[in-house]
Amino acid sequence: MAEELNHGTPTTQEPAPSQNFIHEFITEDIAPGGRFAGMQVHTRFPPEPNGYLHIGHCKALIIDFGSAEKFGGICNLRMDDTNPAKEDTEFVDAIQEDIHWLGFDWGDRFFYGSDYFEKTYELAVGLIKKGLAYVCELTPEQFKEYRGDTNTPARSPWRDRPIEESLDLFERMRNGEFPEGSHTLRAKIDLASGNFNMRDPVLYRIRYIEHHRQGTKWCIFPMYDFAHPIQDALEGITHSLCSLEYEDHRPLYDWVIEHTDVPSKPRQIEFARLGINYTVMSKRKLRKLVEEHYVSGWDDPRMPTLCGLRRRGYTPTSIRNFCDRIGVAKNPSTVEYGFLEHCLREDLNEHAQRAMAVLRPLKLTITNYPEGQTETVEVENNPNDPNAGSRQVSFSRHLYIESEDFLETPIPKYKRLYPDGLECRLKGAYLIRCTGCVKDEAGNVIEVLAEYDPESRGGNPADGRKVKGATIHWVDAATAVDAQVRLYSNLFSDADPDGGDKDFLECLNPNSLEILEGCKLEASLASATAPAQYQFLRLGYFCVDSKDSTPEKLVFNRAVSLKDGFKPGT
RNA sequence: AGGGGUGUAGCCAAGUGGUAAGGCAAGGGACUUUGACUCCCUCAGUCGCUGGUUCGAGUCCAGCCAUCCCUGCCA
Repeated sequence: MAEELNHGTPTTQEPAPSQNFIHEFITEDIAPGGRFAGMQVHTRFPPEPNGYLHIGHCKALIIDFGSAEKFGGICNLRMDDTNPAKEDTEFVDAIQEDIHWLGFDWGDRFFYGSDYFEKTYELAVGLIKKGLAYVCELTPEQFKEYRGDTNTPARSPWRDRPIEESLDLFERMRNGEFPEGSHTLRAKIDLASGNFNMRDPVLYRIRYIEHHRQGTKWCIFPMYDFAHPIQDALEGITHSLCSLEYEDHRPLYDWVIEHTDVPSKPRQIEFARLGINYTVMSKRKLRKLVEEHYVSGWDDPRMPTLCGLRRRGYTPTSIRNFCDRIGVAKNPSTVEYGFLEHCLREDLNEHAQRAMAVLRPLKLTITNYPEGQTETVEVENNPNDPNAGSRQVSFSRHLYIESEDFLETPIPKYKRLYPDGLECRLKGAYLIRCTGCVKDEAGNVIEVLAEYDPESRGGNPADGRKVKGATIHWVDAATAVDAQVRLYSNLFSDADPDGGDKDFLECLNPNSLEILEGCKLEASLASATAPAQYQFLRLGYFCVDSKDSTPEKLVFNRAVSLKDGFKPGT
């Protein structure tokens, strides 16, 4: 009924959903007359279980799951485990956990590429029977020699061996009659192709290594190029989305689909993988950082892994927003790390409870506040969220303030405490004016002295005068809780540690981790446990460290600082 | 060198022959009990370059330049 009344006007104000080039391809494919006309869109996310997922995988996740969802389709999760030398069950659970943490769900469609080994073998046999594959006895060294170059076609003396012979040899390969490296099964395609992937690529190799799921059942394993299209086809995948470096493999992907007896013809589409500056994304390099102890583990908060980002304090929402906004294209791009930080601040600003903490404590004594007296003041939990409520914070004569909030001689535009300077506000408490400081023998300031205006409880002067100084955070020394706080900066000091012929290890930032002991937190934080997240007023967003924090020894990580608009000027 | 891609602002990125969206960053201002947030303003006389087609070109054509990927029995 309501629709009738709305006749002629749009029923929704939503902007046209973003269409990336992949969505455009899919739209054409499922339209009447298209390659997959009338079919449900079906994608897959195929990680190799040989390491932890990183934020680049999140981009792929969003493309794979997101594209399916956009068109009312489904997405499978498939462990791409065709190389027993590299894979381990250890990673399978972690990968699933990370995907779920991000909020994606594959329903009951969880598969292993290795589950298709038998079928893949049959299809290989079928290829031999058609005269499209042969057993080659070139050793790896010879294989390299015979590969040719751009001007010289490759060669293989075994290329024209009889079908029956290849059939027999391939079966004996499977039966374990030959040593590693002695035989391979190769596709018979084009030894002169400019695309080397088509120069009779290896389909199967011999490996006497226990497979994490198949045990010792197999000693021959299909190569990615053979296994992947078959796995896609067997699962009924319509769109096999992958990164740009597989573009050269697409002719082979299509060749396998075309010449093996598989039930469907999936379409491979490639997109640019995610690059972020000041970090590396390759699994090989991340692994090296872990194994050689440049970081504390895969979940070191400086790592771009999902477990690292999670421990650092990144939220699923912030990571997904980031991946949504960077777009999908074929232009190899490197996104600025600051954009990721922006997405985190945006999410946490909305949701993180505020608290007061002092990272580098400096004693502040309110000289006209009675010794021994104490009171509580009310501070809001989140000024951006009226429903977040407020809390009581204790106040007394002895406080801690941030040491950078005091300067004996102020610099230009400095609005904080300095002797006989501007009147400042202690957040939620009173207005104070600095009267001086106390130094040790070495001349270091060890205590700041100030007088407060008893008529300004809550932070507002009774006479309505304008407060010229800043509002600063503080912690009551009488009730403060100690904590260790870890501050992070870029893991690499070079914006492009991956670029050129650089040794990425040489680009490591020696100061990427700063550990602060004896930080003073407001008392309400004493019982904080992971995964609690807070905005420490004026300092940034922090979370309780999920591994090292205990009630006896609190440990916080700074996920990201607040933007700092203070420019000292001249 | 051969094969495959990609060039729109500092970083991403729309744009599909009709006169350069948006976000981040940056700069300026307003507001502010976080130098945060929020809000407002500014930020590509031109789309890698050179020609051509066209009334009209970032979009089409040609040539050139730059840059990335491939030449594992890895994925």
